[in-house]
Amino acid sequence: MSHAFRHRDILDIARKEGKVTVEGLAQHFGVTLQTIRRDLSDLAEDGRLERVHGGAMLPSSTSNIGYEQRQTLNAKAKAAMAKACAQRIPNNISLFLNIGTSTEAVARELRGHKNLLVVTNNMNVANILAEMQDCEVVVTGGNLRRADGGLVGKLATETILQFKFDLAIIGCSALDRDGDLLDFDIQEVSVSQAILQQSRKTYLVADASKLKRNAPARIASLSEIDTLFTDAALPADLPAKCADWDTEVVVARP
Amino acid sequence: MSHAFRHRDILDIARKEGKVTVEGLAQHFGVTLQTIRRDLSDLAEDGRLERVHGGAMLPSSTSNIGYEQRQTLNAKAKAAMAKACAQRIPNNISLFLNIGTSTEAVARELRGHKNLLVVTNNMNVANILAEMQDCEVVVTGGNLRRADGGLVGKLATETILQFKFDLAIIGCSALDRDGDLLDFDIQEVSVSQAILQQSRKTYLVADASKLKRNAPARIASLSEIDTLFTDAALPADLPAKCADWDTEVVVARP
DNA sequence: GCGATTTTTTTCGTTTATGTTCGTTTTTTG
DNA sequence: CAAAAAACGAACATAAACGAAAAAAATCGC
Repeated sequence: MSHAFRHRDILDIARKEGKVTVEGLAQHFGVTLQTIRRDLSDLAEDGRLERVHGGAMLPSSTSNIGYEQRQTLNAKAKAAMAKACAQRIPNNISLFLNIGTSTEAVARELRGHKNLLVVTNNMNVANILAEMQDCEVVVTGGNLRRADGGLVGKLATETILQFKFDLAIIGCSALDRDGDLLDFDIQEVSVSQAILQQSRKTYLVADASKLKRNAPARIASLSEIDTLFTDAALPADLPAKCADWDTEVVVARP
Repeated sequence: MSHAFRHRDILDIARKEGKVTVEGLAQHFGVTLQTIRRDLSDLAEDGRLERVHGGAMLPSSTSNIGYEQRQTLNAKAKAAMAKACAQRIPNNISLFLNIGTSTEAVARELRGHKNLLVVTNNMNVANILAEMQDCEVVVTGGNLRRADGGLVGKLATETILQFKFDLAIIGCSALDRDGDLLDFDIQEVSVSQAILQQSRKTYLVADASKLKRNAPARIASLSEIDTLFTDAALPADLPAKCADWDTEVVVARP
């Protein structure tokens, strides 16, 4: 196997986990430590990674807006959900991806899809998709929210209203026991609502931790969602409600 | 079986797996390694795959690589111009930064400025500014152009027309002897024109190499620019023309 | 079926990638 | 603060992959 394959995978892992270790990578690829060291040196030379003793990290400068920590939270669960979700996304459609680490995970799994038109209000998603071929990327305008790379505000909603999507993939800050999607940010709520309004079909990606959180603003109800992707069985009477609402639930265990 | 069939299947596999190996394909098709190598060379020549030692990958990074190389070209000259430009940018204003490595350099030099509202159609600029405090960042919508991270198209122009800027900082692909600003991309031209139209004051940042290039589309004339930042004295009668036009010329030597 | 053409296989010298070893540097630990 | 452990990089050896070119096989038109 060539170093080129590893380089790409190493960057993938680094982006997913925030960091990589020499030992871990050697084990993962089944090669010697020295080989990995060479790889990391190469990547560091190109400025794609920052070399540290024992491994490497994402370079502090570019395209990462300082929320890598949250990103590593539940990384495996998110990857599993994202994979399940990506499998249900056909080729040749237009889709929207909104803000959130879960939707970013989905973006990463879209490699290999063909002829997609992806609209997003998430700078990170745009950065990820920029590296994929065979995928037209449209970014909505908006005010940049540093915390998560989101584009929000009037500009974002207005842009969205100009489109009609085959599929929308959204995340949310929290999910309550009544099956309501909640968010921390009022601005983001109106963006999400605009998305739902303009989409023929909607997928929600939300790991189980979202059920333990709370947030002030209501986006919508699960009844308006076609499919929910999560990583553990839903509690209480939510499964029954979803069945009632005709909302499919896909549980992708990590 | 003819190579055409294999080519199609190879691309299919590559898209599905993200990569292919010479060994794996040889086994899969029951042919020799050499045959597969020839196939991969062909596909790579057409730009459909990126050849690597031991196999091939989807050509994800090709456009980025070109850009990263371009970015380091004249890095010192760009930094000098950018510094001079940033010094002339006051605090507490709204400004626009468009596509180009020169404007990215300016963005980097904006660290330390206070209370700016920066609008940009350049993903890289947005990424850079995201790390700066005390600076509201607005991103225009648009189709993402992988080559340079630019956001172009109708969405971009429309967004720009909703603003009025105190200052616009623009770059261009080329600058001809008549003092005309030129660009490779028609889409980008209308974006740049919209910017000029909506700005009270305009700075152009263009290193001397732009004078040696040529490009098909005309953005505007230097006469419409307030200040030109460059890294070497202008040739021929351009200085006289600029004086005539009341266009200030700032030469920042690296 | 025959010759021309294309495609694939075979062969071989060259290039590239990986593994190994070992002395040096950095980090951890007592 | 010093000893021990871990990580590092350079140098060399080995293995894998490479491309060019000749030979063999398949395909096509007649």
